[in-house]
Amino acid sequence: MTPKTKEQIAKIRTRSKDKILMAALDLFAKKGYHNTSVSAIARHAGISKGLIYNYYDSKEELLKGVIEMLMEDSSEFFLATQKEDPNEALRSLFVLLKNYLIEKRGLYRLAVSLSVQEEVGKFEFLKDIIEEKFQGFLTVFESLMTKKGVKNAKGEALLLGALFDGISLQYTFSEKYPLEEVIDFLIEKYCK
Amino acid sequence: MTPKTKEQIAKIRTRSKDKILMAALDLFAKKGYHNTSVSAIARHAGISKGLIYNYYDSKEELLKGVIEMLMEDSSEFFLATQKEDPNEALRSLFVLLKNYLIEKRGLYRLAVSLSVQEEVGKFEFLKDIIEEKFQGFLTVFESLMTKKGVKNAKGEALLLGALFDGISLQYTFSEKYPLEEVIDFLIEKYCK
Amino acid sequence: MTPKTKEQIAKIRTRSKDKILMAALDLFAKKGYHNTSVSAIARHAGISKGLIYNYYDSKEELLKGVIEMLMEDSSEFFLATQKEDPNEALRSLFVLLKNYLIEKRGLYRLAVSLSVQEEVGKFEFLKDIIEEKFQGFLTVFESLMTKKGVKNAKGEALLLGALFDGISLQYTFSEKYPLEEVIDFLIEKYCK
Amino acid sequence: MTPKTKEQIAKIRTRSKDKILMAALDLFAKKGYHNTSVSAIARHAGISKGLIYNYYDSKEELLKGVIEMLMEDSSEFFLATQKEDPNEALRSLFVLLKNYLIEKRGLYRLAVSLSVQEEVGKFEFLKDIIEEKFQGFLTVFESLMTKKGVKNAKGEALLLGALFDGISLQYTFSEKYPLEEVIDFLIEKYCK
DNA sequence: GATGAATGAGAGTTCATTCAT
DNA sequence: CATGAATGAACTCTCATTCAT
Repeated sequence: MTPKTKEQIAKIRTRSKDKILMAALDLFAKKGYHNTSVSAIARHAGISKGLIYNYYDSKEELLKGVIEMLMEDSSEFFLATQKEDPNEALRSLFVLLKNYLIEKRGLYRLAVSLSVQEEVGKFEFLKDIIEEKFQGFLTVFESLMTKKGVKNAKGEALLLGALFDGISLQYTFSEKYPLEEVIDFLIEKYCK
Repeated sequence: MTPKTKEQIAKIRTRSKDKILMAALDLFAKKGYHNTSVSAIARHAGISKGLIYNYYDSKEELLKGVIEMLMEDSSEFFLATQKEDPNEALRSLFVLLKNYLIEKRGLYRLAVSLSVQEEVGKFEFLKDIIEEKFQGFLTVFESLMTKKGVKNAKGEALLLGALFDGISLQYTFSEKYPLEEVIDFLIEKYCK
Repeated sequence: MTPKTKEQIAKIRTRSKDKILMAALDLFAKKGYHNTSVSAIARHAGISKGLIYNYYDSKEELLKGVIEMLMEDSSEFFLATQKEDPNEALRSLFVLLKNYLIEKRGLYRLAVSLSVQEEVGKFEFLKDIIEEKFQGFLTVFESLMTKKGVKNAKGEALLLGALFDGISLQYTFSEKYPLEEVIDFLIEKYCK
Repeated sequence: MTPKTKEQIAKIRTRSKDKILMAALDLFAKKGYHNTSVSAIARHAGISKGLIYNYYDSKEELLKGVIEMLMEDSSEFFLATQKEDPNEALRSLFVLLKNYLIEKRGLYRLAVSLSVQEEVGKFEFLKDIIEEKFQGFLTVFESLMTKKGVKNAKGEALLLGALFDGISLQYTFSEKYPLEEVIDFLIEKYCK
């Protein structure tokens, strides 16, 4: 009866949006974008279908929301790169990658499956985000390699970038992938 | 007067199947499996929707057909691995990878986008095929590394496997990826 | 402002379901199950095709719904059988049959056309329902015949069962069938 | 090479038509008209789809052909009715009915399922044929009953007609139907 | 006479989206 | 803010029918 204050409304909005985003992320990651219906998301979030359209204009906009949420908290990675010793920094990065893959299985899958689509413009924004992240990593890798005094720092950085993606892809693809073994070998090879 | 001979029929069937497979491959690779409708494939192939079902029982069977077609001609790769000198063999593999990626852009995209789906059982057959190929490469890599006399041949083989996939993924994803540069660096690093 | 109350929703759902069921019954009875498309039912009901699938998972489930609706109100028949005097009970049954056939023309047609299909398992549930009803009638007939003191009560009951079906089938089949005459003769013959 | 004579052609035509009719009858009776595809009939007959359309303009015309074939040989029944003694004639009819049902299971099913459809005009011809047969039986029944000297011969004839159909329907519907028992009881009741 | 590749209308079904409440 | 009944376009798939050979 009593009209809600602006703050109350804002809080409600935030909470609802969060519920929707978490449900969508969960299902997108597990079953893929195309195999997840808006109804399923609503059910999973415990809200109505209509409410989703109060916050997102379309299923695609909702996907954008999910992606943006995901991209926000990669701070750990960049913290790791701040270490003095390049060997230590690399070791941290390798371990972070391993933990990320183990904990957030499905997210990498989602990112790949989306970014791999070519539909004109549809996920262009995602490509831009990923491109940017990738360039960031490349810069970090290169400076670490320079610190380590290797000959072709740029080349080694590119290889490291490819390694990160390759390992992620193969681990995502097959549960039998020897992730621990590979990471250990990487540390052995790169961090001393 | 007389009905068509068996050879005539066989030729017609082969030609139609090819038309369908090429159209399907094209669209699957460009837009993904889910974003490609059977109608679109028919239109692209210049035939009727119904004809596709004369040759494939379902859209999924058609996909299998496409995959099988793709898997047929990977003989080059294994020829390359037969060279005496492991450095030469590796150089050939790197160059073949480069050419494959440049010439068959889209195919790798398709393979990734399909294998990354989680839909239970639906693309399981593809996973099996890829797993097998991957193990094949791994074996080859390991024996090459052993020939080269490196310490941890298995570990290096795993890294090479990841590198192949990582490079393929990144090149597939971004046209700006410095493929030539990376391959040159790989040759420099691994083949001497 | 406020979403609809549960009662409002329930009422809407009931009304829609009824519309669908009535339309489906109408068309199934007139044209048969196979000759009635879901689109036609929607058109007949004045709603969209999609709505039907909000209430029934498939055309077959809709058919089940129709059957269940039909089976609900056969109470009259069993009331009639409770009369003391077997002659009176039989007379009531004959009259009820006549009225049922006249009023619900098409329903019997539907039941027959469905139960006569052989598609394995598809309409099995219907066979079970009918079998049960039939056994019920048979039991009643036999006890009435026993009360009347006829020699072979079981045999007479079977004949009565066949008569009911035969009359129904012939009346359903041909508008010229002398239903009144037959029922009168039955009463004359069996109820005194 | 040598052109076939008219007789040869006629013979070929007859043989092909027969193959088609038998295959169609078989499948229609087993699976129903709607669940039998023209392709399936061709396969069952060991000929091509196209050939069917050389002889019948449509699937419906083929159905008509099947029906006509079926209606041709009911001579047995009318032979039976020629017997002097009405009791003997009836007994023969009852036994013929039993044998017909046992041997040609599926045909009655087909007849019922078709005649029960209401689609305007589609199977009208079938209704006419059946109507005619039915009137024929009725006439026979009535004359037999008159010979037996029952009071209301017309009424008894109608009942017998209904009994025939009712028994046929119930036997067709359920394998558990006690056909032997019912026929025996009929003979007991009507033929002495 | 005989074949079967090819067609295309129409079937059942799904689902993103709208909107009255 | 929140609901879910309702829509309809688009999907995969079937099949009677045609026609070049």
